Amino acid sequence: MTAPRKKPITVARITDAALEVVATEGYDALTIRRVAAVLGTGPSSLYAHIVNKDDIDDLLIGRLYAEVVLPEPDPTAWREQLLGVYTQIRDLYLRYPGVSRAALAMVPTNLETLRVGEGVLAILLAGGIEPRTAGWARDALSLYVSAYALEQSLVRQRRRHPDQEWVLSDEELLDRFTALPAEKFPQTRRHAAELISGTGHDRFEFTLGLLMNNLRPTSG
Amino acid sequence: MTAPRKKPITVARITDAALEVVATEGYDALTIRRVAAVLGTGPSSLYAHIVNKDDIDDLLIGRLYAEVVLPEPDPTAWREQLLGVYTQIRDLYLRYPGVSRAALAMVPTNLETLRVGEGVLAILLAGGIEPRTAGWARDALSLYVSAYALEQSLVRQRRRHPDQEWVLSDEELLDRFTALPAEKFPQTRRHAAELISGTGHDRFEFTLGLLMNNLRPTSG
DNA sequence: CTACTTAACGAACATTGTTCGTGTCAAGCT
DNA sequence: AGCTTGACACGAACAATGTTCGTTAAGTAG
Repeated sequence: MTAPRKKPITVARITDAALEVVATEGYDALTIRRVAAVLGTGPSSLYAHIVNKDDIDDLLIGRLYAEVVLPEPDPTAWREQLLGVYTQIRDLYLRYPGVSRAALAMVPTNLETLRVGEGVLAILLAGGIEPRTAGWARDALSLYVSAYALEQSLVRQRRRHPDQEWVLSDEELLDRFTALPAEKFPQTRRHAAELISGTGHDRFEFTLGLLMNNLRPTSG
Repeated sequence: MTAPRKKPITVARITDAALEVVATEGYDALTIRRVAAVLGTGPSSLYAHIVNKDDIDDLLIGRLYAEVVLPEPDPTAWREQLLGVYTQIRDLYLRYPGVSRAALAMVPTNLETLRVGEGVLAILLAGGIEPRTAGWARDALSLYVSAYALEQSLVRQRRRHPDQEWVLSDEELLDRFTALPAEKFPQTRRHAAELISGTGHDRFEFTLGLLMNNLRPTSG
């Protein structure tokens, strides 16, 4: 039997382990010790390959964004293409609950995020959007997607902890809204049903539409 | 001299102390011990008044949102009114760097946030927006403002730590963009100047405009 | 003045990121 | 082959965090 020689620790294996931890236990459970345990070693062993815990954030985001496939810009379908790209990013975030927090804190210096950013920019420019508008819109879209995914992750994480008394199912939330004092919260009470509506990612697509439908190609 | 009798610890004083810490040292420096030190006591003394550290988040956000003044809804100026309200929230967030993180994690159960939410909803409905659209748009706007403030706080916090090698002033960022390989990042290189443009809150108002200009009163 | 309830506290515990000195194994040199 | 060397891995330890527990101080009703 070829001796079960320990595989050397590499940056790639650290990234794998970290992703596994985040996928199964969420971003909050991502600790140096937890990652080291997955690799079958102690916490200090990682510091030969990473400089910080923040470094792991960089690795995670890099890996995630590396999976985003960018379409060839089509001037006639730029809105659909953008929706597709950001839906990919959203689903990546949701597959690893809470990572979007790392993305929010990230300086846009990571090479893979730059790659995706370039792709998005190319789509917008191909659609005839003015450069400055394209850049600002891109940042707004990215920011919203990260925040949306973060909020969704938090909500789903709460659902998983049933010991908390505030699971707040939709019915409970509706009850709470309609139980508000009528003189201070008339609108919230009256439209409680509409306020909690929007299962799935309806809200996501609604907001992306809001952001994109105002972008108009420069005449010419 | 009336003896320097220690004032009793109350929830209000804890909130004051926490706000002071966040205002002067940022949200990351908000620890139980730090708050207790401001109150001149030990960490355990707080647990008679709060249940968690998360409780402090609730208190902070409640205090902040209590300061938001809501206008009487004016059907002819609903966009300006919304911009005003969210600018207030943005500036509150920025005055206490990083608190928006607490807002992002908050369940919308806090009474003061509900009050502001009702106010925003009233403005939208007065503007003739359909209830479901109004609710979704409100959530999108709130989410974006929190994320924007969080990002801004992070950027400004980095500027304050000059020991880090990546202060990344605008010029450095531009240099870094134009130094990218031309074949992989043509658009980023070409429009680097536009991408880093937008001093102040131009981007903030741009995005709020993007979100609001697509909201149209229902005919009738 | 005494007894009782409530609030405040100091010490301690578990868990986090991070560092330091030591071991250990494999390749390279003579 | 035997020795050296150097990078990598590791265990123990440290400071800081949130939280709990038993004890003490204070203030009030009788």
